[in-house]
Amino acid sequence: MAKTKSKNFIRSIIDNDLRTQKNGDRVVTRFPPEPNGFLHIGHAKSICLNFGIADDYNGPCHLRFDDTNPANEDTMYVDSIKEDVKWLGFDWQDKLFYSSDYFDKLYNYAIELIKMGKAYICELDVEQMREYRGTLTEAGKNSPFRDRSIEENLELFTKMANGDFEEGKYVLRAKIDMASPNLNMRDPAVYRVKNAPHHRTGDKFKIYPMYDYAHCMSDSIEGITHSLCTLEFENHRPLYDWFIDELDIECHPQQIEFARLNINYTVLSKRKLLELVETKAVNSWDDPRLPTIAGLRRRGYTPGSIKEFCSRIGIAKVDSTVDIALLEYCIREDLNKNAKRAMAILNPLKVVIENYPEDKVEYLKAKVNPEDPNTSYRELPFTREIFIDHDDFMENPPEKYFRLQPGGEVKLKNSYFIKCQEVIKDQDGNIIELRCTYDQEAFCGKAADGRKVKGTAHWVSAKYAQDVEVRLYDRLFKSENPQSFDNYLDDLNPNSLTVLHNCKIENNLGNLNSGDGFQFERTGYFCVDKDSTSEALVFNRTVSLKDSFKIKKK
RNA sequence: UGGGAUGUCGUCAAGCGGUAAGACACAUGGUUUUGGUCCAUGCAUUCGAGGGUUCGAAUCCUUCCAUCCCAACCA
Repeated sequence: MAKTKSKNFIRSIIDNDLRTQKNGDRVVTRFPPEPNGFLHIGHAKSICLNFGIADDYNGPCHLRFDDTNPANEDTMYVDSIKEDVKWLGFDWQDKLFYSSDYFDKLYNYAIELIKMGKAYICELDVEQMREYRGTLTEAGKNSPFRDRSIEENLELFTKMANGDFEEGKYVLRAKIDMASPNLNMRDPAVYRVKNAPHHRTGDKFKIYPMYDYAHCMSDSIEGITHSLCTLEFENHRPLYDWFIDELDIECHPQQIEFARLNINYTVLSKRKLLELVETKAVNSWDDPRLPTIAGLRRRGYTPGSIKEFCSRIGIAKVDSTVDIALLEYCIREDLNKNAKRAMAILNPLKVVIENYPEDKVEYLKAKVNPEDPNTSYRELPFTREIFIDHDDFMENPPEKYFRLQPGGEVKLKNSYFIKCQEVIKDQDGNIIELRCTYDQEAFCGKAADGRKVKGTAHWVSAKYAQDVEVRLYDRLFKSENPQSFDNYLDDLNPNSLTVLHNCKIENNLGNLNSGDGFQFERTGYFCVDKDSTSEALVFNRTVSLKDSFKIKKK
């Protein structure tokens, strides 16, 4: 039985089917990607739905590759999809299937259809087919080949299968109703000739089944009970049902449609994602700016945060666009609780503490994760010369700026209070160094005389800091809905990636592996990028910390 | 001008005839060596609009309006 969490309409349907014993106690779902691109977070929604239902109702969820179009498909995508589903934490166990597993069965069922007089070989070309189909408001007209004899259909279909015909010349069509108001029912194509080699069956087959036929039949063959898909397939449901009914097959899965995921400031369509990769608008399928699972993973998103997001957005039938802020909330929530803290300076400003001895080093204790009651501690070397962030100093600050300023004082995180005595500039007037003094009696937020200092700055020892590269990501598109542009590529944000060199980070983080995530205190969440080498570390910014400091920086 | 679907807060989303959950966002206070976290408070007299049924309607009926999907030998 389902857990007592809020039910969406699909779970209600399943509960009802269980009550009426429509499929006995069976609940079987499936996630059916076509291996023609990388999975994105919209797929994660579907994965969480299908595998989540399977988990809760003790049924299997099949992973089935819908590989009926060899022209676009590739093993590389099969591999990436498997990796991504696994990474998200779902397990298809031994239920790994391919539509191509059923090509022989599907072929035989097609012969059945022909023998029943429910399918015929049509010689109309694409153009003519379109003309005969009619329009949204006018009925189509029957193909001149519609009434071929069963024998002739059989013979032609066999020849198609044998590879006697070139692509496009002959196609097997279901004989339904050219006047149907649902265009999908106007004698849809069932099989077409394709010469491209198939990633699994090679050149064994010359003809390949169309989605509408292959999908419902595959569901049925696998004993799927609930076939969940997105809204745009609503118009296909009558056809889904038609094949199964006409062939009089016992297992008749129920197709249920839900709204696909949209998120503002990005695009979620395989076609567009592929275009971004191919046109080099981004560097790869796992570019951290992309909403692909691989991109999010490299960006530093955790499986838990993505699953939490999918659970929070819900399942419904309304076309909707989720605010990217919710996704960011989910990763912050996860990382705030779980990420180790580190001090890193993105824009270093040197600070010399004049009253601190030249060669002295103190090792100051700092919590690895203050959110963890059992946190361990790390040691930070404190020296006369340190770096703070440029943003933490202003020569002419506005009201309510409580970071460092001339003559002002700040708390140094895990360390002493320092007071700014002098600002040093280069010939062009750029601030290049601060001369400060520290108060030995004011440490870790508390001053001996009880005085309150509002601002806190993070820092690293100039002597012991390690140089790293940091990549800052911003939204990939400038507007909320890039689709509203004639060409969504025109809306690309030219500043979606900023690379910072010479960032300074504490050097006692231990052995780092690609993917390791941290909170850089007061700055954001970052993770080690796979471009890192043992000499040169590269960090990706997953997401910044929330910042309620509203005053405009001059 | 055909068919299918959908309209509840800025964004998601519960609600299924008994008098508008929750989350994100936003705002304001408090705590805090992270302007983070956390805590508290506020945020739909109203459910696309109009009419009707009912003691009572977001929920039922009706008309209208808006939006999305469909004319690949893609999935």
